Amino acid sequence: MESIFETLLTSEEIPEELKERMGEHVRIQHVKKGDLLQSPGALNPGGFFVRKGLLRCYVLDEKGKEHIYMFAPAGWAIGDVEAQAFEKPSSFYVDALEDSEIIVAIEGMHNNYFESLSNEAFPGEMMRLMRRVGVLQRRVIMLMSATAKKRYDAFLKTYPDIVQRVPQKMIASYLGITPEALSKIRKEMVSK
Amino acid sequence: MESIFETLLTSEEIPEELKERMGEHVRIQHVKKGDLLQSPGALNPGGFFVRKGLLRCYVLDEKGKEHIYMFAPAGWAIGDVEAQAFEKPSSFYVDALEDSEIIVAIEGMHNNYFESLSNEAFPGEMMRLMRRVGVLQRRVIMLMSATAKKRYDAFLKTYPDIVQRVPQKMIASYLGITPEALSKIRKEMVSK
DNA sequence: CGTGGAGTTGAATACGATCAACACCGGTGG
DNA sequence: CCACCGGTGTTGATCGTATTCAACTCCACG
Repeated sequence: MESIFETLLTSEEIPEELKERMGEHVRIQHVKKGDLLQSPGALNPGGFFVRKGLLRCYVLDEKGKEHIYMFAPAGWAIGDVEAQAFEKPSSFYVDALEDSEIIVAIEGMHNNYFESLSNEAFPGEMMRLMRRVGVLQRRVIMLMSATAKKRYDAFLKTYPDIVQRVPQKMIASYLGITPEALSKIRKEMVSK
Repeated sequence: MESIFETLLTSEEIPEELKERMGEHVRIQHVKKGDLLQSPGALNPGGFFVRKGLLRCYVLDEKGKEHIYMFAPAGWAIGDVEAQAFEKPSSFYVDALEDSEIIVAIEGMHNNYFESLSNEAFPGEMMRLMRRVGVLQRRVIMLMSATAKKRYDAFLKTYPDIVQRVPQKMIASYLGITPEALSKIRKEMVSK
């Protein structure tokens, strides 16, 4: 059942299964650190599956401040799921935090999104969605109930690799606090 | 494509489609206000689809304080999606806020969860999941970036019906603030 | 009637945001 | 090679929002 993921990650070409299903609407792409892949308002926004590298998904508030919704290292998919499925405009920016190799699923699938999914593809899609729901569940609980320090502790445990790879201010943004606050939390932690 | 939802909501019996797929593992149940349907740690926890009434999903923190993860009025499904799919213990309490009529999907399906989903069932399942991801997306963004007052405003717009039906302290719990804070926010609002 | 939960109000407190100043690199161009 | 620069992170002072704790009112329900 995991094979779809593994194929997506390792095969030289786009998996046959995926090609059949999506036709011309899918391709492998190499992007560079800093490249902007999607902006809010895009109609029929694509989804991105990361083979190598690291993507980021975020919004800007009315003051222009960034709020990072999620990180996507290799093996993860990113994008505005709801917008993809229900023909809404996307609500997120997506950009690359490292040089990355990704699979892009682009426009054109929206007319028959659900019908276009083959039998074999379904379990993979479902698993991805459910995993994502799980991540979001924990994220909501954290944001509702835990202090900044506890959220940071949880982040360190859950994403130890990501901590090394992104600037600290982005961790802060993901946690919903300011860079200054995170800096002070870290200071507290080393002192004991 | 919506027909599955409508059937679930209105038909006297459990839809044939669902029975075939889940066999004995699904049933209609009437629950009373206050009934506890699920606790954290339950193995192979079920999911609940609400036909009438209102369910609630929440956690307790180490101080025993409730944090409401979601409300489920008629037409919504509730439960720990990740736990259902990946054979983890559930992390939530689920109880009834009103006398409710629900469809319960119970244990036994876990061994072949993905395989057990029939072709016709898939689009419905997928849509439900994607809709849920959309709700969670907005919830995360709200919790990260908006003040208590703005979160309350958004809640009023999004769930005007629910506001009438649950005690105020539960709204506060859902918003991630204390009942006192919500009380003061409301006072501010009427004064201008 | 009373009793307990829900909501309100106020005072004191705590946590994180904001603002400003500064140290510390890692380029880039002179 | 060095001077300069912008971005990142740190630190401190101050401010604001929400929490905590306590007292009180108001009902709904026994």
